[in-house]
Amino acid sequence: MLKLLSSSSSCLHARAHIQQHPQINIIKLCSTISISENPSSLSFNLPLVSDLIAKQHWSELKTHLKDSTFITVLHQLIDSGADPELTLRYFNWAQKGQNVPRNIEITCRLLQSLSNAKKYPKMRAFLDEFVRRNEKHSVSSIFHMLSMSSNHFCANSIIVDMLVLAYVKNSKTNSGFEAFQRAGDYGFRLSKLSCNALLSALVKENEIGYVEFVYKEMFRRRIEADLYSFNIVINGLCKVGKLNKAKDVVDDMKAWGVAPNVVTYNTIIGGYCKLGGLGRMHKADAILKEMVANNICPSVITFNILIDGFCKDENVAAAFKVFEEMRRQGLKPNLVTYNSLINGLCCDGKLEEACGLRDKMLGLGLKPEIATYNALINGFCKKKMLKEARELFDNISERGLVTNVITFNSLLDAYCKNEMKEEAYELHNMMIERGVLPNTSTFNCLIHGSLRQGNIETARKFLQQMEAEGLKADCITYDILINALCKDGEPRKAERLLNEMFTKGLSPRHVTYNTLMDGYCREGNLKAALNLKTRMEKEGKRANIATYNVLIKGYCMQDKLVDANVLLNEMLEKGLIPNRTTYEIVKVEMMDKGFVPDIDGHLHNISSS
DNA sequence: ATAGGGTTAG
Repeated sequence: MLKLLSSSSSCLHARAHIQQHPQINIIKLCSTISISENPSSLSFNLPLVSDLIAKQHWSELKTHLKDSTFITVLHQLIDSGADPELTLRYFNWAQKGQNVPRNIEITCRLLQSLSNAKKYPKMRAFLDEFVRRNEKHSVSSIFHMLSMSSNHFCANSIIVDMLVLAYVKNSKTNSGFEAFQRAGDYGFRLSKLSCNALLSALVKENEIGYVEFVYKEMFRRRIEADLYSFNIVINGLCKVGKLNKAKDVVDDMKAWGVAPNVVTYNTIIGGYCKLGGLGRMHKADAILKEMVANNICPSVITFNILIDGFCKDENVAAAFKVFEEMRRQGLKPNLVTYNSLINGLCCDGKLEEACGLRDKMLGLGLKPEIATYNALINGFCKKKMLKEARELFDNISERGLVTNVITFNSLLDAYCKNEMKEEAYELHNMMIERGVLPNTSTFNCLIHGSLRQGNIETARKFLQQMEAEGLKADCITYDILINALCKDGEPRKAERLLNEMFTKGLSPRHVTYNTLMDGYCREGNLKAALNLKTRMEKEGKRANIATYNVLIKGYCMQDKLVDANVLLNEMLEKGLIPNRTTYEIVKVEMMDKGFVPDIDGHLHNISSS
């Protein structure tokens, strides 16, 4: 009963749309009248045409139809109730070689006859081809046509459902989303299959706002979400750090009687691992416990996520504990496991252990990849063990691996940072010779290297070369330049670069603003520094602890201790907890000069009272 | 449907 009600109301809805577009209606009306009211005026013999199509006698058909248009024949075939597969065959033949006009109306009618005859695989192929041909038919024109030229509501729903899927499969997610949305306007029912595909594509494109919309719409339209739908949505939310919302979806799924599985838990654990901030690994660990308590067995992937998380949290010891636990449970560590651990050890400066682990994986028959070696090379570079790094670099091809841009960048950066200009340039040339294209990071290393040697001209040359090669400056390029200018006592020039970032669609990070404020503070221009703080807040970046540290220090340097205290209070009111740097500034610059802290940590100037 | 590759800045 409910279903009946909802479909009749959508018919009304569809009708309302038609009335808004009378011009389309008239065209449709004319074409129908001219053909079906005057069948005697046809200049061809329909049964003969059908027969010729069935036998694929195309040249005969062409001769026979020479006075009729493609469109007329198609309409006639459909109206006569011919086998839709025959009509489709004729359509494809005509479209392929006969230079016929693209016509959305006839396309829709053909689809409807296929849909009524339940020729689903043919429809899928047809729609796939239709979407791939990339004709400029708007989604709305397709919907208008469909709703006008048939009263078979279910047939249309199936077409629309397949259309969404075809769009998504051919990476036209925007059109897929639009079709999804319009399907709601017209009341066409979509399957969870195409909704899931759409959700998945939106997650891949980081359009999480749309993911949330589709998810909510599915409920509203009573499209039953399944385990996949929930997991995809959870993944999308985790990807952008909306862990609380992701957990709400877990509650949703439970309420709908869908039990979270290992993928659900892995996704949430991964979400916490990627989340910045303290205690994130603790939360990830808590989910692991919850999962076990719910009788969901952790998999190799679960452990890999945790191991990588702990490594990135600079807690290799905890990562190894997880590694042990993993093996205790009889799970076999794989390449990902070892790569994460090796990278963790390298970042921790434990190069012998990292190499040992590499040997161990070789012994287990796991072949290290280029990323494994990149981690090792980078590890040696960070410890200034350039000889060892170079040795690994030179031996990579012997191991059947190919150096990539990251391999080169790691070593190149190390050369730049250790004043080995010649080696750096040689490497830059070598990568070009070997066909490894330098990227923006490569140039960032070279630019930074030149600037740190005070060679502004060379830096400018690299910047120009980079742009000449079609590479765009990124946030890091700007950070490097802004930093250098501030150190040079040129914060005004640096701020011009900040402005430039916006024109290039780059959004400066907190540190960029903080660097600039520091630049102004150093030259005593507190007003400019404060203006920057206002500006960053306007641009949606909240002042952080580092921001306040820079400003408080700036005020202290000018002996404006009362103003510094105002900023300190503001920081505390915002719930920002002073760190070690704050404390050092406050201790030396304020407490030693007459300020005394009260029980809440606020400072009071006793010398003035 | 879930991991992940690693480089540049700070």
